[in-house]
Amino acid sequence: MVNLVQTKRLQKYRMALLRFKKMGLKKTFSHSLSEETSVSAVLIRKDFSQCGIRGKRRGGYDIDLLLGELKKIFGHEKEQNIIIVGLGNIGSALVKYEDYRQSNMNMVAAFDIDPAKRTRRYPVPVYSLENLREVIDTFDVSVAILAVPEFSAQETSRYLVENGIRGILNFAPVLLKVPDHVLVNNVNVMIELERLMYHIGVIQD
Amino acid sequence: MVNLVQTKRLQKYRMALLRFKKMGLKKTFSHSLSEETSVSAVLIRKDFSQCGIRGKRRGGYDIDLLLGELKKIFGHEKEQNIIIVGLGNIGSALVKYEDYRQSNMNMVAAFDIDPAKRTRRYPVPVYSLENLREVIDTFDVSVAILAVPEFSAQETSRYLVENGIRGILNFAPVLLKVPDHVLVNNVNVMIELERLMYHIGVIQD
DNA sequence: TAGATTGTTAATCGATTAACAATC
DNA sequence: TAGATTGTTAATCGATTAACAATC
Repeated sequence: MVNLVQTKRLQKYRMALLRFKKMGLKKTFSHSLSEETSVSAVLIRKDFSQCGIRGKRRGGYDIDLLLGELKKIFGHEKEQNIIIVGLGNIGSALVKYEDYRQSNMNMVAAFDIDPAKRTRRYPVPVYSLENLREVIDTFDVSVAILAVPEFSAQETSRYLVENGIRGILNFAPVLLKVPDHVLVNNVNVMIELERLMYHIGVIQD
Repeated sequence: MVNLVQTKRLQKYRMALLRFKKMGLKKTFSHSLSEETSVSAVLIRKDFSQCGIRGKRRGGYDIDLLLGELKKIFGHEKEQNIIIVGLGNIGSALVKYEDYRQSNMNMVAAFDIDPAKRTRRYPVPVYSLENLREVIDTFDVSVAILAVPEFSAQETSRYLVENGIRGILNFAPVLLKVPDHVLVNNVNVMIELERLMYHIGVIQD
């Protein structure tokens, strides 16, 4: 219904609204959200309008109503099971993350080739990749976090897709090749830092 | 010289080129890069052209030359010092990261309010935020990774900016308010997962 | 009523693609 | 030469903003 750039904005609005709510506010205006998110007020109204969210001509938007609609759009109403593959530095940090529940996400299992990782030290059971299909089927998982080393990322992602994964949050510094029906979001700290440096002008050309 | 959307593409090209180089290739064509990066061949040629990078009418682009130009653009020639603030799950993982050197980045210090964190267990010295100005001045730092808890993120970012930081890679789930001259890149695992789910259509509306 | 705000339609702007000329 | 590829200019497409009408 909405495209990638709109989705990103909707998520921004949601963060701002949650903050407003926490501050005790009941309603808000497009220009208040604009200030908070750096998105223009017209665009905000247009986005809401397109998502079928209506405000009051004079009284702005109801925060709870807005959050309710966004909740529907992003499916926070139904629980979503996810898995993580690779328990290195990043993987271990992410598996211990507590915030999944906030978004109604449920981390159900982790996977690592190293048998030494398959201990009770983690908040979820840790398996060998051999058990992947079983876990995916049991918990109806369609999204995975990929946090394996660079050299095995492509191969592992292929295996994930083969077993039914359709969304990958990729922490490996690799441009994954996946079939059309699979979506990859990359998180790359180095790349983000580089871009920051470029745009603040640390680098003189 | 180039804007945010172009920078992102250039970084993609760079990743693909590094891969090609590792495979032993010497030259490449816009359509090969297109296949690897999912950016159209025309756009790739246009980007290169705009950056003053020239190919050979018949013989494509020289990979080393291309990488050299990108290296200049992204300032990999000069070492860039960075710091990290907050040594929780994510912060600890990031400070142990080895890949900074690849991009000519140098993690010089970490900061945490908890004195217990100020041990030798980390690859860089860990200070109290009181020492921030000193470190920033000594190492000429302009970019910081922010990995503190949500509730202190805004306040900490203010303090960072006050002491000269102009680029923040923010891992806290907060829309930071910063002055115009400061750039923030957000990394938010929850948000990325949500968007993946939305776009692969896990959520039925 | 006057003023503030939403919501929509038309205009603008920027980014991408199509077409094609240049040339190795 | 013919074919492949780059590089540029014009056309298209999509996203954002401007203008304004609607209304509380």
